[in-house]
Amino acid sequence: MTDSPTSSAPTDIRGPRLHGVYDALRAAVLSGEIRPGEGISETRVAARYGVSRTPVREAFRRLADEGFLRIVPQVGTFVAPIQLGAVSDSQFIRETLECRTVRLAAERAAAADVASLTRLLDSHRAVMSPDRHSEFFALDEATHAELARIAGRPAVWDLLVAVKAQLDRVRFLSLHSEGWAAKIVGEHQSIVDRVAARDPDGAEEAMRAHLRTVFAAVDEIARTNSHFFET
Amino acid sequence: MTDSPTSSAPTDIRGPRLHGVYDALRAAVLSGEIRPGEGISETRVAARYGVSRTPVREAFRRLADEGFLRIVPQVGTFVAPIQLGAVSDSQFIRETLECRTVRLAAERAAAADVASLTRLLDSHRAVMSPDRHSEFFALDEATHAELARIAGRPAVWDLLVAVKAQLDRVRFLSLHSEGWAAKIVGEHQSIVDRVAARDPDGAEEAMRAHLRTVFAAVDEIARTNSHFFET
DNA sequence: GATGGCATACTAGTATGCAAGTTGCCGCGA
DNA sequence: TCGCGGCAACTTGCATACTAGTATGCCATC
Repeated sequence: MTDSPTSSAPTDIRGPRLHGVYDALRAAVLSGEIRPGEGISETRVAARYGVSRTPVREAFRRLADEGFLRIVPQVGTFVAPIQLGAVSDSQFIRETLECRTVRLAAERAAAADVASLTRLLDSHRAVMSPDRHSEFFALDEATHAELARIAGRPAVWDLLVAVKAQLDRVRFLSLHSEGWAAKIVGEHQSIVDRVAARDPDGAEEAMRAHLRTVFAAVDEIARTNSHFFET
Repeated sequence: MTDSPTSSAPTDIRGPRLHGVYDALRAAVLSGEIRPGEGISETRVAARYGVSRTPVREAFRRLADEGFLRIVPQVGTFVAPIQLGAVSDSQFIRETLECRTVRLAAERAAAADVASLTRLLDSHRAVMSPDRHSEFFALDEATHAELARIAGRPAVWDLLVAVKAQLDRVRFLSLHSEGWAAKIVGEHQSIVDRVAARDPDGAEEAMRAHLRTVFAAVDEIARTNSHFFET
């Protein structure tokens, strides 16, 4: 038993089998390929992916912790319905934390930070066409992550990634309307402008407006897809 | 190891074996019975608790997700050092969310809510003697949870319970000084007073002052126990 | 004596068999 | 036709055997 503490950094490099199953299932639930209420079984998933039940069990476990699955002992495992209450809580938590971090970012941003944000915005504008949706989404996330980094709180974004999960499930339910991408990028531009101007109040307000746009879309989707939800 | 501060809020009714191992290990890490850097193995833990490796593995994985353990594949599992960065992030997140919720609580509190808070304060005063430390701790938590409930955001407290984990590890390292309990209860009283007065600004300020007190204690403990920490 | 390579003893990851429990179908009887 | 009892087929939880990879200490070699 070595008492040597923590010599190696890489902690999350579990077996590729686990990650493969986990990623595939997560994507399937997020995209709606497997629908809320649908039952899945360890045995069937294991057979389908050509692995044993053990890594599947761990993937199930993890997804259940994230709120994607509901494991009922001796009965089965089911895709969890999207809980409107959980979505609302996600919104609240996200708005509270991101408004605070963007304020900090505006106070601390160096020239290099502003340049980095501007680069992200340029990349973002380059992928606004509907067929590059996944790239657009990734850059959206990257922008928010960068703001957290500039604020000196990268871990806050890590937390939000987990909290946002239920929100993202809703987002995946809809193809966004025509002007959506432009609207998002425009709001990001406003935020970056206020950060560049070292204007905390303005940055917070711009962020709040941005998130309210996103949340409004989520509510709209929830209304038009009520069969996926649970009060 | 009496009662862990929060025995894992999630509503998970899995087998008793898993929970037994999980609770025991969590308490052992939190209390410092197993020290940071120390290695533990699935096999030995399984033998010690008279179960197989499977439930132990699940407990390990969960504890690793919470930041208590670090699993290094093919090498071993170790108690994670307390990361000062993670503690700082916990503080930041807690302050941000709790200041917001207490503000909401002050806006929404009904007479019954104030009465409930007052009851909690009375109970709290009754367990201020040092030999009732665990009861004092539980009531501290209950008060914060109640504030979140009044704010209409009970889930925020659930999140904070997880986020606070690293903070609690630090707290367990020290026996509190003489006037500590009185100081805490006094600050809670101030918060409740401002909530009862429907004064959001005052409530937020009182909460901020309270958390700063707690955080200052954490920093002090971190300084005097630096061997448990990792920068 | 210092050093490089190899055997050994550990680790976690995976596979699989068994146990305990629930659900739902299906046949039987009223 | 309706209701009920029992069985069968599923589920996950747990135990155990096996695989693959790593750290370590011994031993031969220089």
